[in-house]
Amino acid sequence: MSDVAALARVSLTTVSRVINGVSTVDGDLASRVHRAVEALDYRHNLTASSLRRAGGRTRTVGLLLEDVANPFSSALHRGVEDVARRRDVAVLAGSVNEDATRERDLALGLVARRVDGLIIVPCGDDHSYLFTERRAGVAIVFVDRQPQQLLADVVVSDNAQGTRNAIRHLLSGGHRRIAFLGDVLSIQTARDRLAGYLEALREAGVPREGSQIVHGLRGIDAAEAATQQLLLGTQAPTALFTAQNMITVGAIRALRDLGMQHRVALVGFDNFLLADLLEPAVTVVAQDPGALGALAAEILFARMDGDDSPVRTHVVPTSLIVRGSGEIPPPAVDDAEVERASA
Amino acid sequence: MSDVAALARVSLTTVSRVINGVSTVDGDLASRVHRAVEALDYRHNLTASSLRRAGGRTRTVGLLLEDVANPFSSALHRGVEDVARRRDVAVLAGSVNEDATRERDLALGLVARRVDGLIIVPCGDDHSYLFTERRAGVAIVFVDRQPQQLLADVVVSDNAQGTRNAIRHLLSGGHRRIAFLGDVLSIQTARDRLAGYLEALREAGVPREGSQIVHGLRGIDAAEAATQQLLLGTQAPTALFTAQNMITVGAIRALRDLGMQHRVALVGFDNFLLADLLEPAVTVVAQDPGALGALAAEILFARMDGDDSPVRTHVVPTSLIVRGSGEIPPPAVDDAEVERASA
DNA sequence: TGGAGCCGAGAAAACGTTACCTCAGGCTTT
DNA sequence: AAAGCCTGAGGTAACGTTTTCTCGGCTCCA
Repeated sequence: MSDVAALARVSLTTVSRVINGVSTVDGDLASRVHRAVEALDYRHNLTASSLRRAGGRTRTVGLLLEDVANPFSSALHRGVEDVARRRDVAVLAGSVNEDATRERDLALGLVARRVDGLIIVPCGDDHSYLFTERRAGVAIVFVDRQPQQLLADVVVSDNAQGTRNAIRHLLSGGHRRIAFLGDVLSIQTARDRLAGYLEALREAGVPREGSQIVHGLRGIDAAEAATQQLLLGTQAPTALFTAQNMITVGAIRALRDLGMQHRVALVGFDNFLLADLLEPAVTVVAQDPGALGALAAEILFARMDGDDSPVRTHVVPTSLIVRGSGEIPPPAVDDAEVERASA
Repeated sequence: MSDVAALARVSLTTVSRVINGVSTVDGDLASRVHRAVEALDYRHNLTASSLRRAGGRTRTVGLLLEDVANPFSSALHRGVEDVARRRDVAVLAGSVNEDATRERDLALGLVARRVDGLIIVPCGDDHSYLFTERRAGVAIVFVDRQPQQLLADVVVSDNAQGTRNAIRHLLSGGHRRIAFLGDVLSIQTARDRLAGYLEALREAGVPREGSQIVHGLRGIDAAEAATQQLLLGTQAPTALFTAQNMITVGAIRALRDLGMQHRVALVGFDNFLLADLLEPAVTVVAQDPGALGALAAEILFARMDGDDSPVRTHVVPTSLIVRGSGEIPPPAVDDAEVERASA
């Protein structure tokens, strides 16, 4: 920068002013500075700049995802990026991999790099370690799940409502034996989805049958096995609600293996690529991860700009995408049951 | 930091030494420093650190992808991240969106943040603007495509070989009329894949039939239309090779619409999620985007560590994943043709 | 016409850290 | 036993910016 100043025959201060677009600088001097910048291929050093600059802002935010490579996370990432780019803010992303220690290490690494804000898809059960950071002026927003031991803004999908809508959809299709297949209940979203399921059934006056609820499923294989068992049991369900992506895939496998994919209805939570190419195409409750990320970023920037209103939980609606698998009617015997019930 | 020094009753220098793990510091002093750090919730400031540190290293690298949300890019991202993490290096990622101007803006933004290295999936046709940066000591590695007007390390998939293997696979299944459906030939990888196709046919002595090659396809709809036209034409192909993901999807749609998905063979370039759940499951040439990213990162760090050997193009092999659609035999009439040809 | 006020520009300090230099004290070497 | 060396620690300058303060010169109004 001093080379630029020397070549343009102005002071360092003036160069800084020109680069930062301060308007009070003479047009002639400004153009001399610009020419010098070009001639010397000078590149502004934002790290030095942020060191001195008021508030020490780095124009960088951190983003902690479960895995940058998974579709939900990466769509969320893109949502954050788009909002950040409008403000010339860069995004440092990291994969937490459902490991609370790693979450903490990554978060502290980002803080050491002095990110202005932090967007976190949390996995641990104690986020009080971020208390210090927030007091130090780092804005923090959580996405998809609630933080623990820390009060902060959160952006979540409407898991309960989305599930309720899906179950209502199946109910209105005539189904009465609808199974729920879910993840471990230690995960907040899994609990919310189960709650939505139970509420929709209660609403419709369908008695709760314990055997139709399976939770604690981790991974495709577990889901496949559980689905098989359900379908082969007595009082087999006429419809399945799978509360998570991998579980949906497992259920589809099981239905295929049994040749029942056109006879048992299926609605899954969370959209996935090519769901429309399967036979039958899969009806899903779609989240909008891009919107989650964008909203989280908007809130983060608002906080950074000084918004000090009370922290809030923002709920993003889901939408039911009808594709076929969720519209399979229950077998005739069930229709009879329905008639009997309504008689 | 000076607060820490005061509380621990040591000098700033000693605090710095302790934090950077310099071994020549007395154990007693070190533990005093650690206690003070804990007591004050001190967080090391890496931006200030990198300003002074030899070489000005920021322990940050930049990554320019087509779109952080697309499966290929995000898997590549993860590969880079895993290698970077081992060195405590953070990754700043950005989506270029096939826009050369945006690529340049993002790259310069990363340079302004003084990233130590840059990994770029290029899209523009002139990367000479990076010449200055490289001379300034920024390591640069390109992935998936060659840079233009700039000599640099590149990591690419073996597009030609992968395609050749796929075509050989179809040939050995008895097919002789194999259509090629590809993207615009301005894209290097599209050209390479077409080259592999042509070579495999030449190798097998199959005469080239122009009408079986369609390129310039952008998007699912274009691919679907082109596939329909091919399949309904005279001399319809008995097998399809789709040279890109979206094209594969379009072709599947077309096959479905015509009810020919079990009669016409299909091999696609690039793996995709749930390809195994389709009917028939889709045989593909799988790239390994994670490996591409990891290798690019390894090369980048080697360069940052002073490796000054001549720049190279590194080729990562692909693998053929056999799932069913590529193993559909040609109809009997074609067998007759084959016999006639070999007689 | 003179002084107040304003505007544009420069000098210097400061941001938080590390590198370099210096120095005290104990140990080895001749 | 004295001189030199090594080890561990501290003081200070420097990294590349921005901010604050200062100052010269201009305009404007009485």
